[in-house]
Amino acid sequence: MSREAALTTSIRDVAGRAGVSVGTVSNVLNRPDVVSPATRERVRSAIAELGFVRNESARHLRAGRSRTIGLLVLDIANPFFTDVARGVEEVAEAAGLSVLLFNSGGRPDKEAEHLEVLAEQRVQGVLMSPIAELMPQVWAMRERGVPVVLLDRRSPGPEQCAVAVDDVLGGRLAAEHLLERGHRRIVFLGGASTLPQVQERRAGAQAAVDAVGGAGADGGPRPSLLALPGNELTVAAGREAAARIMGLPVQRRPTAAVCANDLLAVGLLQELVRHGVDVPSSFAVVGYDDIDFAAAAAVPLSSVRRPRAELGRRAAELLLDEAGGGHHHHEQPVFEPTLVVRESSMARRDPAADQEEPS
Amino acid sequence: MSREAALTTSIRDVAGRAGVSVGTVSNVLNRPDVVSPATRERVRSAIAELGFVRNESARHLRAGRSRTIGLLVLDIANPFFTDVARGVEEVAEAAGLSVLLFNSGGRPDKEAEHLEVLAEQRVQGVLMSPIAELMPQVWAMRERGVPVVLLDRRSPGPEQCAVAVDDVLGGRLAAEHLLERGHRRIVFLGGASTLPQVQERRAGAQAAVDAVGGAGADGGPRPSLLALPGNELTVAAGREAAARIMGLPVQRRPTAAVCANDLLAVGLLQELVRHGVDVPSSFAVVGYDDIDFAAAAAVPLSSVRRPRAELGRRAAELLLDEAGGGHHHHEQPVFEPTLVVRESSMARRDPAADQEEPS
DNA sequence: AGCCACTGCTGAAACGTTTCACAGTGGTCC
DNA sequence: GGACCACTGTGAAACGTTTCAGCAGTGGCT
Repeated sequence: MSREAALTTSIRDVAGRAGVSVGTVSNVLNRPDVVSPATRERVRSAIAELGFVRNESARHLRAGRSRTIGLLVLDIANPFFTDVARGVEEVAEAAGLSVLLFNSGGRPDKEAEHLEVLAEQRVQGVLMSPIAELMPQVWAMRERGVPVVLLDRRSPGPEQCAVAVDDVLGGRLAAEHLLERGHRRIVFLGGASTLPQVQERRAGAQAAVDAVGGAGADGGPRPSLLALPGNELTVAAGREAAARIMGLPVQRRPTAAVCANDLLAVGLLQELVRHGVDVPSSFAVVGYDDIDFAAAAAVPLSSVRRPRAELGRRAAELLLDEAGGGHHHHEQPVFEPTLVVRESSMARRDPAADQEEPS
Repeated sequence: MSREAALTTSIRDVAGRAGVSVGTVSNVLNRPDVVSPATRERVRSAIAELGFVRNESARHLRAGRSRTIGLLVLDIANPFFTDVARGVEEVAEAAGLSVLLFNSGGRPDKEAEHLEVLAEQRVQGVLMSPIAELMPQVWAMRERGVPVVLLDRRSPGPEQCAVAVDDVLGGRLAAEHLLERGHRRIVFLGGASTLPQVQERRAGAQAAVDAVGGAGADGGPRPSLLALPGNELTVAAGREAAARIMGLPVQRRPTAAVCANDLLAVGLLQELVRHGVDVPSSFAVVGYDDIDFAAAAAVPLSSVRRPRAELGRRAAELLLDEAGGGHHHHEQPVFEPTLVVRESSMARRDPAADQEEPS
C-alpha cells in the first residue's frame, strides 16, 4: 500500500496501474458484472495495492445526492435521545445511509447553524426535534426541497411528517395516578420550558387535576397543580427544584411532583432523599420518558414510558419514504405513552390530611 | 425564493441573476473584501432571492480537504461518551469544523464500517475509542494519511497521539478505598471485557489487594479479588451481576464491588437494593467514570471520576494540531482519576467478621 | 461476403466549486 | 504623456467521480 497518500489516490491512478480506463474502474466499483472477470481482478488488485478509497464528495457531486441523512436532537446528554438515535440508525443503516448526528442543546443558534451545515452537505433529509416554535430555518429547508420530519413533536399541519407521542395523555396519566393515590397538591416541574412537548404534558396534568373538581369524593380538598420557575430539563435543575419545594411552608408544600422528564425527576429524587424526605410516603415523584436510569434512581422512579427506539425508527422510515421521491403521503403518527409505576409513587395518601389552610 | 429547487441552484445561477461571473460570486462568498460594495450587494441579493446554498461536496472536492472530523465512540448510550463528545464539539466548533459522530456499540464490524465511511468522507482526522486491540483498519487509516487520535486508550507506542486516563491508578484507588473500609472479599465487575481500559482497572484493583499481603494489620484475612463472568458494561449487566452475587454462599460472597463503569454499578445497586441488601452496610459499591447519574443512583454512588469533557477537548486539540500540517509532535497525555466517595461505600466493616471458611 | 448482436472497454462530458492568470479601467507619479 | 499602480472583474482549468455514446473485436447466421 502506498504510504501517506492513499487518500489522494484517484480512480485514475488505479486505472493506470491496472492498464484500463477510468470508466472501467468505475464499472468494477459500481457494476462489476459488466466487466470481464480477468479485468475485474486486475482492477481489484490495483485498488488493494494502492489502498484506493472512493472519494464520497466526488461521487456525491456527480450523483447529485448524498448518502446521508441528518439527525438533529435537542439534548444528546438525555438518554431518551440516544435511544431514539439508535432507532434512526437502525433504519438508516438498512438503507445504506449514514447518519449525521448533531446536538442543538436547546440553543436556537446552534439549531440554525446545524441545519445550515446539513443543507450544505445536501443530506437527503433531516430528522429533528425542534426547539420552540417551528423556525423559519425549518421552512427554508422544506422550501429548498429537503424533507424534514419532526421528531417528538406534533406537526402544526398536514404539510409535513411528524412523529410524536401524545404528551397530553402522558401528562394526564401521570397526574391521574397521583390523584388516585390521594395527592391533592401536585407540582409540575419544568413547566416554564417553552417546549411544546412540555406544555402539552403540563396541560394534560392540569386537565386531570381540573377533572377532579370540587371537594373530591374522598373528602379531600380541591386539587391544584403548582408551577415552579425554571425551564431547564436537567438533573441539576431537578436538584434545584428540590430545594425550592422544601423551602415552601408546609401548608402549601406539594406532596407530589410530575416532572417534565426523567432527568428532572432523578435530580429531584436525589436531593429529596439526601435531605431525608421519604419517597414516596412523604413525597411522590413521577418522571417522563422512562429512560433506563429511571428504574435505577435513588428510589425506583415511576415514569411515563415512551417508545423511544420505535419513535426513531418510524421517523426514519417516513423520512426515507419522503426522500425516496415516489408519491409520498405525509403522516403524523402519534404514539401512546404508558405509565410505569414504581416505588417513587406507590404510597397512598389521605387527601383529608392535606386540607389547605384557609387563605 | 425559488420553490423546491434551491438546493439545485448553483453559483452559476446566482452569477446569471446578478450579472457577474461565477468567479465573482465565489469571491463574494469567500473573500468579500476584494469585491466592490455595489457588486457585493447585488450578488448577495441574488443569493437571497434564489435561496442559494453552497454545495459542500463541490467545495471539498475542489479544496481537497473537508471541514469535518470523525468521532467514533464505543457506546453512545453511556453518558461518559456524550460528555466526551461535548468536549470534542467545543474544540471542533471553535475551529469551524463539523463533527461526524458514530457509534461502534462495541462491535468490531461497525467500527470498521464507520472508519471506511469516514475515510470516504475524507475527514481531516478521526478520534476514536477503539474496541479491543488496535485494528488493522486503524493502521490503514494512518497509512492513508488520516490522523487518528486514540480516545480513552493508551497508545502502544509513540507513533500516534492518545488521550487516556490512568486506569491502573483508578482501579487501585477504588480497591484501596474498599480495603481501608475493611472489605476483604471484593468482586470486580466487568472484568471479562477485553477492553484494555477495563483490564487496567482490574489490574489496579488487583495490585491494591495484593499489596495488603497476609493477614492484615487489622487482623482480617488475606484479601481477595473475585471475578465474575460477563463482559458487557451496561445497566442490565449490572443487574444480572447482582443476582449472581446474591446466589453465592454467604461464606464466599463478596462484601463489596469495584465496577468497570458506572452503568454496571447503577444496575448492581438497583438490584441489590430491590432485594433488600443494605448498601453500604451489607455491601459496598464503587463505580467508574462518575457520570451525572452516579450521584443520583439508588444509593449515591462512590465513583472514580475522570475528566470527561477535558478528555474530549484535549483529544480534539491534538487531532487538529496533527491535521494542521505543521510539525506535529505526538503526545500521549494521561489524566489522573480521582475517587469521589459517596454513600454507597461509606460504612466500615470489621475484617475479622469476614474470616473465610478454612478451605 | 455481408450483416447483426453481443461483449468489453474507452474517452469525454458533466456535476459545482475555487483559484489563478489575466484584462480592463482609472488614478498617480515622474 | 508614458509608466506604473491599485482595484475589479473575467473565464477557464481543475478537483474525482459516474454515465453514456460509441468503438473494436468476435462469432453466428444468412
